[in-house]
Amino acid sequence: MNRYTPSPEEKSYLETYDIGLFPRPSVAADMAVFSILGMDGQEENYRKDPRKSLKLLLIRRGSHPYKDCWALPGGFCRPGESVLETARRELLEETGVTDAYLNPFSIFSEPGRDPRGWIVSHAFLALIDGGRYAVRGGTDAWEARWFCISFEKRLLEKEIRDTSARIICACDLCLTDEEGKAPAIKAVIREQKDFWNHHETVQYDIVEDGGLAFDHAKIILCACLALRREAGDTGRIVFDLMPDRFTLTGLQRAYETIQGKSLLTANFRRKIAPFVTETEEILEGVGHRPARLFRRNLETFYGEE
Amino acid sequence: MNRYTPSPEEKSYLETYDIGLFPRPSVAADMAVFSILGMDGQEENYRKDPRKSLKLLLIRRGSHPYKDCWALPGGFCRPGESVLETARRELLEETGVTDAYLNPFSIFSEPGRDPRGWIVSHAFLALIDGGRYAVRGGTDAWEARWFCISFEKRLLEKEIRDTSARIICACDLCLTDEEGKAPAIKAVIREQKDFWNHHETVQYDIVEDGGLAFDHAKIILCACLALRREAGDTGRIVFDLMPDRFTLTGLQRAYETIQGKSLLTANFRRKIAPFVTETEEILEGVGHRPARLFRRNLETFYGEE
DNA sequence: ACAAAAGTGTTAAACTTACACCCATGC
DNA sequence: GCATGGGTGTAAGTTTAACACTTTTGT
Repeated sequence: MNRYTPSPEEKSYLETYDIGLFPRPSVAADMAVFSILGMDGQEENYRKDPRKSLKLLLIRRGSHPYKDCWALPGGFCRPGESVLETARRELLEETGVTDAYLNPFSIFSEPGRDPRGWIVSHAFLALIDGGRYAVRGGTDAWEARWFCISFEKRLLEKEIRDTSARIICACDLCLTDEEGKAPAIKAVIREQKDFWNHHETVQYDIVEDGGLAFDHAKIILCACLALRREAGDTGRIVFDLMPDRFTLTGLQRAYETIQGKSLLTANFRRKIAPFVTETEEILEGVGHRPARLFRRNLETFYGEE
Repeated sequence: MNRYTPSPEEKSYLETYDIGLFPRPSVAADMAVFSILGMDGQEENYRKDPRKSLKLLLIRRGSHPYKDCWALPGGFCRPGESVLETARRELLEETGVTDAYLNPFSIFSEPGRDPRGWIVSHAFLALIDGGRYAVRGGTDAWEARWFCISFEKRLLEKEIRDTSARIICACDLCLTDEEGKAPAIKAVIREQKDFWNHHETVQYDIVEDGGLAFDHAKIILCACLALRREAGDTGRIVFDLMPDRFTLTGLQRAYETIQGKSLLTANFRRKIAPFVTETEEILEGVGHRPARLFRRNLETFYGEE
């Protein structure tokens, strides 16, 4: 809503104002689309549930620059749309996804990040129920594929004094295509935290891009960190990766995958209990006791406010 | 770091690529600069500590558009700088502040938000120790002033069903100049949360802009919400509002101000204890028992990683 | 003396952690 | 029967919330 009514003086100012006189960047939205999907190539065992993994959607660029490199889906903002609308449109165009958790988590705007020129990218975290969307395979123009994603931090340097601190880590990012149709992508990003003058700064630099286009290795790592940070201990966004009906074990595996550690079942269930509601449905046909399906309990999600 | 070496084919593509063929927005950074400062106009009492308040820095626009309206400090990105660098530069130019917590919290890019044309704004949360910086008074070009800031949410509508929910609130934003040189600014923003199709969307709309320029009423409210969210229960960013040496009561007041509720002293101290270190200094000259000064304990801030 | 704030101790309730245990199913 | 995951109980340890209380200063 815009309630602005300019004065006559201001009107004439605006009439002669030429925004084109000032240099402007191109503006883009890039999406880190995550889902939790089953992994291929597992031995068949009627008892065991198939293992699932956190997956990231990448597309192989069909055009310059970085032709044939894997990259995050994304595209340029058009006049008349907000950046969020750009993200939604691109997500729909490139993946067919209409509903997703979609949240901007960072801006990437260092000069030189795109060889075409000055381009500011808005990075979005997109969480979808992977089961609902079939990825479009390799058309001529481009190819989309889910990659298993994992990362690990290695401490390189840690120096804490009374009033200043510096911590440097190397973050190893690993993306693998389970179907084996694309070689594994291994990237290394350097994370440097400095505390100085009462404030902290954090900086990420690509050490090895692993063949990923642009500065996307860095964006992907930051997306993983943002996902883990936002998911927290019982953060609600993990639900956005699940279908509307899910088993508690499935939800627990999602938390474990994102946090990179395992949880005790009994404790997890107690903690999550207020946020879920039992349904009548039961998941049968597995080689063990069938699991009850649950759904979100919106009452507790929105209870306080 | 950019390790990119284009192929000959790609090189020729880049040579003929004209980024100017596509429409581009202007890109700006706007800063919500917060600090905690004493309020004016309090009765003199040698015993009582002067009350402090959360304050926001606004500047009165000296030029079109929205001439003479109060607005957030900010400015346009220049070629060769990142958006963060823009924010740092503008903060220095407009307030003289060299060190601050500075973090982008949202993007504002709805078409029509600026009468000059297509302008995408990156909103930054800036936290400074207000005591260290004297605000430049009213020069001819523009005038900067600290406003006491507070807001309140009023529930307007709440409808929770099994698989969908809608919550609408009115947020009353109040900015007052304690010195009385500017009239109080009262703005109203409507917050609408919708849950539908397993995902949530949130939207903010200005109902009354209170005379604030552009969509800054909305940006200011979102900044307050971001500050409260990031400060959390014992979030570290509250320290960024404090000087390097501070009293525990001062720190407690900061938490109380941001969270909008009072805390029990004994409990607060126990919770915050690991994050602070006692110094030898003592704050004397007050009409009651003098307080010990503390500083951040960086060991616990950076202990885990 | 005393008002104001600095700072500590005590208790009950709530939550977390770890582990042990039983249940239901398909083959 | 039995492997596998579904699901529950319980006791120890830790954290939180509430409140009462003592200490130290300047006038």
